[in-house]
Amino acid sequence: MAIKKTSAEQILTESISLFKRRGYYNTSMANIAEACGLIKGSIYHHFKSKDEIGIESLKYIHEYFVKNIFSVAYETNTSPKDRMDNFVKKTDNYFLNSEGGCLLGNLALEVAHENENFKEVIRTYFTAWENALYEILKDRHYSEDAKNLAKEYVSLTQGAIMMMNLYDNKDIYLDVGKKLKNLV
Amino acid sequence: MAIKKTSAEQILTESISLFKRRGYYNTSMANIAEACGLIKGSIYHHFKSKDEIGIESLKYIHEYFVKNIFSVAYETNTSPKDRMDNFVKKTDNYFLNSEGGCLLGNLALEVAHENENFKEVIRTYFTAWENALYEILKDRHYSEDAKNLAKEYVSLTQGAIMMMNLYDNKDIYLDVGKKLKNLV
DNA sequence: GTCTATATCAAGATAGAC
DNA sequence: GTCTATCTTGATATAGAC
Repeated sequence: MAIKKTSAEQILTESISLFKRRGYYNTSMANIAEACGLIKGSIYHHFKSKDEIGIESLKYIHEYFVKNIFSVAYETNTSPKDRMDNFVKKTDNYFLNSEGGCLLGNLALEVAHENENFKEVIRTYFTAWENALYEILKDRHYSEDAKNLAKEYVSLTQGAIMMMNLYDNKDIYLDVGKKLKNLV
Repeated sequence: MAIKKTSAEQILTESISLFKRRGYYNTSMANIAEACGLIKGSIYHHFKSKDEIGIESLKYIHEYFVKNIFSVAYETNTSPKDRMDNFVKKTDNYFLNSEGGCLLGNLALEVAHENENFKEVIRTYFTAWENALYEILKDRHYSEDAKNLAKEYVSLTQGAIMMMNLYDNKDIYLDVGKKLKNLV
């Protein structure tokens, strides 16, 4: 039997799942290792510290959103309405199946306040989200209005994800998507 | 010199400040004790565990909001407009001076997912907030609409507090209050 | 690439003196 | 009510064998 090789990406996806469900500080290297079928010392072969795993986890999700979700906002040969429908559909698909909510939002509250590195990465993510929404909204709204709406809906989405998980009720979150679609 | 007595309430207010700025799991009993001018063992004279401090911190803030902020929604000899202005003014006053945002929102994301006791207390708080807003909105909106608006604005406020702290920009949060006032 | 073993430190919590 | 002292556990991280 060949020894199973664990990739850095596997470690990141397990870490992300744990960080979302248990929180960042409440997740130990041993927890991460166990989820990967390793013992904690082995993780240090792939990442030099827990903070590095945290930062790379945030970047990993950011890249996923840029590539798979935010990108649809810039498909300018498609109508704003279709782009918004697609954007909402993909966002829903992610968050309705994301046990523990939004990692970036969670760590914005848990870690960012005390850690400027985390804060910077999280800010970049939310700005990209806001810019994507603006790109869809700007054809149907004055530029200034579109910017404010984009900002507002990023906040609202994060708040709604919080409430969805707290009350175990997807409707709170789904209503945000409905309202977004009515804007174009 | 008499020995300084530390009250349970002092310990709670110091804990709340630390939990908001550093997070719950990242705040130790030693951190709390130091903020109170004690050593960690002494805290156990007042509270039997860290979790008890967490729960009591949440309840402490909940009671503050019920008594000082949510209450204005039920002053039915005042007009809805004046009640909303007052409600927003008091909420602003709290959160604009609350380093670290909203403890209940923070712990909703950090702890509640794994701890049903925390979840229950936090849910009660957000439901009370929602009910207060509903009480102001119901005179100017159909009952169902007022309920949905109340829910939506609780989510939006929490998201906006997150963004305010992340971007160090109060405008994101202040816009929520402005929009709330336009609803009555 | 993963393991065993270990170093170092800090966590939550308790006992008992003052 | 606070202290010193200590217990036990678990945290991050490293060294070196396989």
